[in-house]
Amino acid sequence: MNVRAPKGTADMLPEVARAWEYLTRTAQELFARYGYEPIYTPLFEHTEVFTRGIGEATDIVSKEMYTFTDRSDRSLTLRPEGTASVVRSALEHSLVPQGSYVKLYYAGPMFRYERPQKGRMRQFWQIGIECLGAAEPSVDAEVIAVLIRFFEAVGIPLENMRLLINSMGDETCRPAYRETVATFIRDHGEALCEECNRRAETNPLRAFDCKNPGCVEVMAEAPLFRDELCDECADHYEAVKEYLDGLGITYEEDPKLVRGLDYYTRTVFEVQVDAGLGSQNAIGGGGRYDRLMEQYGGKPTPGLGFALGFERTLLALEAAGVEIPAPPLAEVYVARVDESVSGMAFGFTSALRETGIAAEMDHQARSLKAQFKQADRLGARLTVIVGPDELDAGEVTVRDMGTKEEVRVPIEGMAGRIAALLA
RNA sequence: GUGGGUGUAGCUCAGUUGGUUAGAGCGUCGGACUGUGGCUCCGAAGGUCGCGGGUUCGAGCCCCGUUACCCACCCCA
Repeated sequence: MNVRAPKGTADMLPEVARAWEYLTRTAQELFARYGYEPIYTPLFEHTEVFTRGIGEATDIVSKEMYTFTDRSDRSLTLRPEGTASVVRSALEHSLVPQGSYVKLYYAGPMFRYERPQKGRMRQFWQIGIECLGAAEPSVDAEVIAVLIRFFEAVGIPLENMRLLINSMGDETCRPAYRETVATFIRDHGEALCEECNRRAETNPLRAFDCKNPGCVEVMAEAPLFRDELCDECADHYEAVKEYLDGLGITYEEDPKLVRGLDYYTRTVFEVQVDAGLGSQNAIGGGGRYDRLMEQYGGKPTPGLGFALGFERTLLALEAAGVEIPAPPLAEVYVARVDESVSGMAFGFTSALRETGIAAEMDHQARSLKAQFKQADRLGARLTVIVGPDELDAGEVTVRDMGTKEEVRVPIEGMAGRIAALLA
């Protein structure tokens, strides 16, 4: 059998798994302070949830979905992102209170069928938040703040990050702007790549994303949405910026920031870093999606959120030289002198653990020397030596691995004494 | 889907113009006088040299195919 994990997937070995849990803990703590509650949705959904929400013409839907039919011929798809599922769930269970809003966060694996490379996997982890029901620009600023604060909290230096923001307009002003850009593309067709020419018909705004040097040059001359937003969208955008200024969060306006999902309206944003991600640069991003709930048949319900990538965040942390704290595997190691005391050693280890102390012992009857090496490797601060001599006196020897000092401790109340020594 | 690079012990890599028993460092295990660690020293285990063909007296080294991984394009977390 093939013992390799499937292409584009990776085992998270203990070192990485620890980092994973660290990111998760940090997020949970931070998100809770902003009033977000956890939600877990299925890893797969009816395919329609994504085709309708994310958009047929997007790369994600047109060529990256893991779609399959189950035994009853239902078309299901492994989720390529988190927002669509959360919004579907919020609609299904009426999570958005009338006249109010709900704040949710999620974490877990996402799936996209792509050629893997640095910072891009077929199964990758995201953690994200969604705020459903609130249309006010202060919420936009708050969501952006949570994203920035998270990266700060895990240890990415502020100066390594770049926050880009833009407005994608709404149903009032976007159609006209779309047409303006489509026309612009057709007018400059011969100077643009094949893909961009196709975009004039499918999704003109994405032409701003093209990295082809010729296209970049031409698109630099294209009319900017910033200048054609309707009054409401322009006001909203201005307000978001004011709130961000108030929070002291620095951002760069990028009129060409066009995110790859169709559901975005008004505010969109992305956090980028320059080092560690290979040719990728975004570690998190999101935006507002005021029409998404309606696309699923719900009442008009504004919403917005962000998603950030675990793998990419770790790459960025690595590039910044941040070490993720690793607790010792054992605070106390129980060494036994010979097999005659195995039973006692086993009992002591268990008693320590029940007292709340991380304790480890040797199960393989190895030499005392080997046991000390093990104690050292595990990072134990104390080693309890269990030998016939000690037991005869109703005691054990406790060695401080740092100072090498040894004291005899009565077996009676040993766990408590050791806990005191560790304190 | 397209292009480039790389596949030698658990990990990181050497392997000279093809030549006989394939090496190192790290890690693991054991030992350096009797119940004791981090340094040092000694030793051991561990390899279908990605796989399949071919050339050759002889291939880890050359050729062809194949596969896996990596990186890049596209796009995104």
